[in-house]
Amino acid sequence: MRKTHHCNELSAADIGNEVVLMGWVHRRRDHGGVIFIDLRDREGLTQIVFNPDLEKTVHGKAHDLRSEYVIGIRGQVEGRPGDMVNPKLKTGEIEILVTELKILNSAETPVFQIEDEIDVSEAVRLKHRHLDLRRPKIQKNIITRHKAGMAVRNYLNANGFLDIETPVLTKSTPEGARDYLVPSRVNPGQFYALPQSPQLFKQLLMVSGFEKYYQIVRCFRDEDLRADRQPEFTQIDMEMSFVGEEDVMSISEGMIKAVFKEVLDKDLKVPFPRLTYAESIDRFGLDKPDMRFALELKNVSDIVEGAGFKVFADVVKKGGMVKALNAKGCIGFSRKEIDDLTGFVAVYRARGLAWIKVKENEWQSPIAKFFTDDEKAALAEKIGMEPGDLIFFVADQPRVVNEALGHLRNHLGKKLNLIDENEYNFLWVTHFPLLEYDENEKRFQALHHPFTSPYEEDIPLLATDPLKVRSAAYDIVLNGYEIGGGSIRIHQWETQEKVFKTLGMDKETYESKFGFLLSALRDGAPPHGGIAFGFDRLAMLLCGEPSIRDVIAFPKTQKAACQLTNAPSETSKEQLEELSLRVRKIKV
RNA sequence: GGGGGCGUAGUUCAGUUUUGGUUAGAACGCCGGCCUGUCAAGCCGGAGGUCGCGAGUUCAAGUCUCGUCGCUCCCGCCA
Repeated sequence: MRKTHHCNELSAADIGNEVVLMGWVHRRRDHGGVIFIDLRDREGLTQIVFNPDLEKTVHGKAHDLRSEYVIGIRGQVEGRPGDMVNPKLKTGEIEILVTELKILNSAETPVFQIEDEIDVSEAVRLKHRHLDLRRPKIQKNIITRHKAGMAVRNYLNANGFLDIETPVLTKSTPEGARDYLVPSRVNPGQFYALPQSPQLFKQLLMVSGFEKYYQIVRCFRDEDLRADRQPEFTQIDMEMSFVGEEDVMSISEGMIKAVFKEVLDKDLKVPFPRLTYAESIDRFGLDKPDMRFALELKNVSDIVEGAGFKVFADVVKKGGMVKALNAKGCIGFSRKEIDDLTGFVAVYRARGLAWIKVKENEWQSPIAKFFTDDEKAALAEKIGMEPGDLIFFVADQPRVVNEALGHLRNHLGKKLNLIDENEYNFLWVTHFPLLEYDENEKRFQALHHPFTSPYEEDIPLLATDPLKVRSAAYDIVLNGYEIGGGSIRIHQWETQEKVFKTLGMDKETYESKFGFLLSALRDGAPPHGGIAFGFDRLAMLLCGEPSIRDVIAFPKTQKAACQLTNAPSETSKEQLEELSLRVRKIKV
């Protein structure tokens, strides 16, 4: 018996033909006499029919069929009478009258039903992932991911990119995320690190003259998980020589456009809008703003600085800022709702959330009494107050204000239904600062990574005012998710050394860690730059899913464990011995 | 490392606070019977529980206390 069709392709045109289908018993409707079974494979469903009047033996055998049995059937394609057509199925015009049944395998009763709208905890789904992956919706996600990958490859191949593999066993580097380490058996006491990204290898490939490189590649970062973060994840990694920012952005736009056309048949408008980092923070509080709705932050520091409300004025005098967010028409928020929002911003270290309810001729607000009429007018104008509005204020250090209100903005966007879920809103955020100051370690850190090129005119600032140095880095943001980021790289070793030094590394350190890069840069490195996309996040958004776990066949739990294999696990003494490792258990 | 939510039948939940108290319920699924046109088939019947785990308080714990494990969302972290 050999299958002739899949379960989603037969139609009225096939009526009268003999076919062989194979798949899983999706649902069984046993009428005592006639038995209907929905046969399922990855493509869809076809109804097959066992009729005792026509095939008594086969019908008898069909009584034993249960959910998820794997069967093969031979039969005739029959048309269904008009009132029995099932419009919900693509194959709903026909059914197969079975003449031969082969039970290929039986199955335990599944732990949950194999259908899209199940209400099952993720723990159960992950424990039985092979069953979960049978659900049409998850299958569709995995297939969508495949299609996206193919669209990426086709596009990049057509544009002269070469797919080149880079090592997975590589070198641990300072900076960045925690590394996953792999002990070396042949070099006792020494370790490889799994790559956080192929960053340096792709730069070396540019030095080697490959000019355009890409790879859909696994990356590893030993950090805590989130709905959109797994310890191993996949990047669409690209690098190009002889290019500037605009070149990388426009090739990226072309690629994303191709993916959306191929996968969703959606025509995206390119180029995507651009926003500088400074403007993004100013208007939206975050460097990955969700632009599907308006609602912008307004900086009112200059107005409140001289005003009578000491809390606000003092913050501004100490180098902080006060920003406002106008929740249009939300005057009806209850005390509890406002308290909840205060709790919401507290997560981002905001110590309070001041508010004003704007009425026809007055403000209802705990802070109204501190402002003169002139100041009120100035605030009203700056914030665009109208009767019915509810205004929120956060006063603190800029970082706190922006994060608190930026996230509050996203929160209100959802709460107030300001978001069109069908929209795909892309933008580029550009002109990132090269560095930020790490208060804990008391030193500068690369915002992007240490190989990002500063703007040439800003290089002198490295010595005098490093935080003012802007970088040729760019992030691509979709609906508030950072789906990719890249930069033009430093291709001159002198500049690279300057940056390493600014990051607090001495010559010995950066020579031992990055000597191979510096050496390559001295050997005729072309100007180059690139970008990496978070393929899981992109797939998640293409599928409309809330978590990347829904687009990864075998994801890990929040404790970075695999529920199927029970990885990670302890290992044998022999294995440890071979690797020259000793495990010390520390009691806490 | 920290904060929130969750853990009771195969699954999703109710019961836990207020009030610790007989035999822990429902739905779906499962099993059996009836049933020849369903497509979430229908009707009748039935089975199914280490209340995550471990201590403690108590005459008595799903319920109270402590600890612990797991899942999840977030903060920190993620160049």
